[in-house]
Amino acid sequence: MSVKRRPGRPRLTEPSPEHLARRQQLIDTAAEVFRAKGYDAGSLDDVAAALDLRKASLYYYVRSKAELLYLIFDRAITLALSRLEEILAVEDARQRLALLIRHQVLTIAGEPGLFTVFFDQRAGLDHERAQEIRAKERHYLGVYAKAVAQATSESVIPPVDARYAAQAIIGMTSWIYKWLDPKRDDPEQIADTCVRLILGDRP
Amino acid sequence: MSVKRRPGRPRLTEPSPEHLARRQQLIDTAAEVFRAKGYDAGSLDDVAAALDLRKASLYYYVRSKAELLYLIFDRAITLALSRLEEILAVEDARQRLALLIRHQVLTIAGEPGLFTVFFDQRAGLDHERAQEIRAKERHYLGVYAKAVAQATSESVIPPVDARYAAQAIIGMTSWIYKWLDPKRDDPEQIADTCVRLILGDRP
DNA sequence: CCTACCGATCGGTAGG
DNA sequence: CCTACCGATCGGTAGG
Repeated sequence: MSVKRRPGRPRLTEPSPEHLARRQQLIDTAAEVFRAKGYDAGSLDDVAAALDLRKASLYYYVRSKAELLYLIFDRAITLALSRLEEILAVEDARQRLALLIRHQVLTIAGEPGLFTVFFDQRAGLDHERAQEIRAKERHYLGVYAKAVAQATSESVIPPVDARYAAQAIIGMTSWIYKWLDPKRDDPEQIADTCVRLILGDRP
Repeated sequence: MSVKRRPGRPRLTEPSPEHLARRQQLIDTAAEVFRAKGYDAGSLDDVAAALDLRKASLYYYVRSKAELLYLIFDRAITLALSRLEEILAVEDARQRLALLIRHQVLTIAGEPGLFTVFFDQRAGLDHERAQEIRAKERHYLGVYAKAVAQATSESVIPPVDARYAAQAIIGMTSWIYKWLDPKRDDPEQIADTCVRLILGDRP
């Protein structure tokens, strides 16, 4: 089988799979450092030390500390958005809203450290990248607001402002990153609690 | 009327009312600086400049940057705790839970900037002071958990784990600091939405 | 991926 | 409440 050249001028340095894997490792490590110390107080020396590297070597994978933070944010919002499509295919308004609540709980509970950075370190993002993240968040909120509106129109939940209620539901579920103890708490039971609080304990 | 001396040795420098008022001004200004830039990136030069002072002058009111952060935290938690007593005097389980939800919404919505620092800058607190704040938060959570337990036992809300449900309610209401726009949003209506989501739209 | 280093910022203090 | 200043830390770069 002949290997076709890509059209156009080839990249000077096509990142190898190893390079990309190492880069992801860097992102995970940085997320943990920034979670524990915050973005400003968590230094690149800290990140490098956790990987048994020298600070200067990090620039082999990343252009700046700011880019590193952005990569963390991008990973978080991508994770949250990725499963939405299939949930939106569900027809029943009650079940769809229940699934959205579960989805948000399990997403946050699955990577509480990642979302701690996502939610608490936004001040470290430059304006341009913050705007990009905010746009994706608005889309996310819109999905929840639409599901709430459907649920109220079918009397599945009481009549409420759809945007406020969507924020309330996202708040109730996002908040988990502040108190979850993975050793003690069960994400499934937390999800059940949230679903019942909003939708009652009917089937 | 004779002015009685206080018993015991007098303080070397009794802080005057003016001093205390200025100090409060400093705390408010610092809260705004830390809200906008974060605790680490917000410098004492920033705070001083906002007050038209030199950085060194701040040490006339405060021992360290860390103490300044603590004073912000203390103000926030004191504010949240201060109105709890009267609410606990209410007998009816449904009404008590509704009042607790309203209280939390209006407290956060009343000073979203203050609570942004309180919730997002905890990494800046030293361990000792963080522990003190956490103890007061545990008490706060306990109050909500107890009200939830009462509400479930009287079938005012569905049967749920009291702790998880209390965290869910506190999350739903605290989250407001992340998205509230004081120009556009009405705290009373937000409170209504939260109360209806949890308690339905009965009287 | 490393050694060596620069420039800037920052919390805090001396001394008034 | 100010001027002047110190010591430490940190993001980033040169050059290999």
